Amino acid sequence: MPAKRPPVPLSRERIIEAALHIADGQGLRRLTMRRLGDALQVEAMAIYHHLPRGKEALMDALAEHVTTVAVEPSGAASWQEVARAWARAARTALLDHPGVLALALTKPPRGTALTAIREQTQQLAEAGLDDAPRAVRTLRAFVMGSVAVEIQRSGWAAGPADDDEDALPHPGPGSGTAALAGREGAEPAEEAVDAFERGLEAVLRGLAPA
Amino acid sequence: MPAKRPPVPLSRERIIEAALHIADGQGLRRLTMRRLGDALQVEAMAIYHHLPRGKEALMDALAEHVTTVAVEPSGAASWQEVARAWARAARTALLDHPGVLALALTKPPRGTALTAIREQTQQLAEAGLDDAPRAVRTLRAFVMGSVAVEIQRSGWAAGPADDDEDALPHPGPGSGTAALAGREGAEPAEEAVDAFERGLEAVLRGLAPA
DNA sequence: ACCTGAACACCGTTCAAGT
DNA sequence: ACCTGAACACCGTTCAAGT
Repeated sequence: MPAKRPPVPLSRERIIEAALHIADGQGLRRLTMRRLGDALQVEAMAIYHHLPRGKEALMDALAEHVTTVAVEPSGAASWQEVARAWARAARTALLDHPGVLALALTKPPRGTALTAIREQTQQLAEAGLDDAPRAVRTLRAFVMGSVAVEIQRSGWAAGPADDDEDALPHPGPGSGTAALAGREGAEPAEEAVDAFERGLEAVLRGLAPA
Repeated sequence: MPAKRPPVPLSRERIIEAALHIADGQGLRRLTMRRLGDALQVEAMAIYHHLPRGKEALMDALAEHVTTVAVEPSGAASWQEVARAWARAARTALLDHPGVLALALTKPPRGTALTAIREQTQQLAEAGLDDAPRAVRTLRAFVMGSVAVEIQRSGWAAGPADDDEDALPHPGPGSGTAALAGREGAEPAEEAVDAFERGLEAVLRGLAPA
């Protein structure tokens, strides 16, 4: 059998991963430094060595994580195609982690998330779009709003929201657009994709220069 | 001088009002049962008598409050006018309370908020719109996303988000669309209204049957 | 009916100490 | 350099008790 020490060194990445697991599985309110320590087989205080500002830094890191997306440049694309690619990537990233959506929609972009936004802006400008910064703001608003109603309708935060709940088990860690509940089996989640794609085309038309 | 007792009976409404004041002024994380009690000149435990499920009920009530809007029927309006009125009212209500935006974007609508959504749906249907439920979802997504980027850009949650911060004073209780900061005095908040109105028109065009 | 006081289990964070 | 243990101030919530 393997040696018991060292159990794995503990790193910013492992901390964030474990934190997302807890938040998605039990709600943001149950994400506790002590619980996070337990999940990482470590005392809670060890986390402060990797995230000096403590829980505040952790929350920032979580928001940054689910809000950082990358799309390869692909030089010959229209600005519409570029915009579609970014919007879809952003939606998927947010949908994957419903537990930290409240942070993602609320905290201003920082670090890698800000870099990603700049990259998106540049790609749109290079694809010939006039006011790329405005387009990015509009696209971000569209994606955030769409995901907000999707998560709300999924019943994910029925009890807890960015809070917590009492005992009911959460749907569990999100895996993409999977595992929606639906009031009476009514909404197959394909409807959500359709609504998103249709809305996206409307936004793109609204963004067109003419 | 007036008698010292009773200081004012304490009610659900007064509790919610005080809670909004704290959340908007210092961030959601600083909204504490004990602090809320202090603000109401009462022991924290007294709150449980008016909100039996405690903090969970308080959070639900706050989300419900900032998410409940009313628009008078005005029978002879086009569905576009009806949609505009609802969208503007919803935006203003959310913008007034940045401290609880995370709850509003995250918790599924309940109680009066749900009633308001049904009322909106009915008004749109009566104004001749075909798939009113879908339109309401699209409009809600648009409003939520727009407000999310507006609040993010205002720098309201620079430190705290739905969390808290350390010592920096918040911009203070929001008063409508007032008191945005702007990176270098760049964005006069009029730009935000313009973007909202333009986006709204694009959404309305996208919603049109043809 | 409405509020209080004391108590309990649990937080985030510090700091000195271990290795 | 990395982690631990004990400690401190502060949480949410309970319950019996006051009025």
